[in-house]
Amino acid sequence: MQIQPRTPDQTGAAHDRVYRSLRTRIMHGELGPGEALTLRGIGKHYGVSMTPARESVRRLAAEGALTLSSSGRVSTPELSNDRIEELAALRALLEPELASRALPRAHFALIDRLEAINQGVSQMVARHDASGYIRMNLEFHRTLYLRAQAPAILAMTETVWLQLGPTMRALYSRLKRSEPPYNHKLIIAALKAGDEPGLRLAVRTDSTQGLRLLKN
Amino acid sequence: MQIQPRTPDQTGAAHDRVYRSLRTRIMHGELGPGEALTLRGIGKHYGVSMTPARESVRRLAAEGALTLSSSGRVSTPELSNDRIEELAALRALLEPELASRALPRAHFALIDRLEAINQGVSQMVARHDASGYIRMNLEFHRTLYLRAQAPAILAMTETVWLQLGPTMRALYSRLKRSEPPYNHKLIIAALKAGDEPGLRLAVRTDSTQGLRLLKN
DNA sequence: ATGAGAGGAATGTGATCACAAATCCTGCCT
DNA sequence: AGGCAGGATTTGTGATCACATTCCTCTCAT
Repeated sequence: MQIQPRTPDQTGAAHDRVYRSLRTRIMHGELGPGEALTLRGIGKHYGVSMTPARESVRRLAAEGALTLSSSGRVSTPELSNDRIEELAALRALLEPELASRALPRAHFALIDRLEAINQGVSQMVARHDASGYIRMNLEFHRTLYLRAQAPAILAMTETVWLQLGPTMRALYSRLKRSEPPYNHKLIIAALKAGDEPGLRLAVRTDSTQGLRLLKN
Repeated sequence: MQIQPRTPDQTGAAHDRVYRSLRTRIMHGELGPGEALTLRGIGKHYGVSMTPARESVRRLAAEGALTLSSSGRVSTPELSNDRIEELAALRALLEPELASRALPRAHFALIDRLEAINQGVSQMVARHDASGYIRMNLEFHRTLYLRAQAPAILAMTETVWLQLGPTMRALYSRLKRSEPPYNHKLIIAALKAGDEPGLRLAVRTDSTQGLRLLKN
């Protein structure tokens, strides 16, 4: 909890800086489910008044990244099993579509970068860094999906990731086993082979398998 | 532009009332693409200060219902063709899924209500009421999808509708022909027959055909 | 007639304040 | 020891203000 002065080159508005920082922290699972936040606390943390903090929180609440209680209190969401299943279904719908659109544009340079990111994923798994794993995993997917040239679909997919952030943290810090990113290798293989049905299946499996473990 | 005093039973917060009203107006196509709004104007209109107006606008901007220019000016979005195609693709992905989930729960009472709403659609088509047509059309779809018991997917779908609101207004007020809602009849027939593939296809066609006309 | 420029109006942003509601903590009573 | 009441503190909400920026319009010179 320390002041984080605004860097002089960052010319964005204050609320946008706060929003972006909070959004990244939530998406990467740096906050667990049900953690409480306060407007004054956020303001203090970023060295701004309540106004930008409020706007950031409202924006994140609109995206489902934060929950507002009936009295206006702010916290990260605690998802029910039904909601987790729905969000997994959304990933299963959206991500194969993005992968399929990216496939014809996926050249060697992209595949190389995906393999490099995948090594980063393995490192995070090895050191049991839940947040780092989530960050690398999402970077893998986003790098692929950016090639789809479909910003609206990608934005919607990221909204789903955002809602799942705190829950994924709880999930990945619970399971201690160091599983290798097997599905990522399937994805890369399908990309190399130009195998569209295989790619869709691998992406679908990868994006939903983690959530499947949470139904206990 | 007149004061709209808060009804005493409406116990919600001011910003929520403003948000809901603006959201409905945008989704139903009461505002055309590229229309400008001002915080002070919204505040005057609803009899509140700039603060609730600002929060409503930010929230709607987060959902893609409003566009914020680089200088912070607020307006309804003017969608590019690429973005319209993406949003149509999202409807084509999400809505068949919702319809499929609703199918096993669609009993006679629901089908009756759908047929009644469909008559309302025809009325709006007959009187060339673009906004009324959009409202009735969306009510038809929402009534069906509510049976899917999938609030997260439905919320995401409504976000897509919201983004398309102003564009759909421009579309339906341009084409003067009074087309009957043929695909809605296909949807109802598939529901009665329990024909899941037919239902998916009819929903997919219905949700994308209108947007297809806009690619000129 | 047309384009550039200056001045004024309009607009968004962030800070601060008063207020009400909710929450938390303390201490008392059973 | 446990629960409850009551006050103190925390917290969100909405209004208002000062300020910087943007936008519009009118004017004047070419």
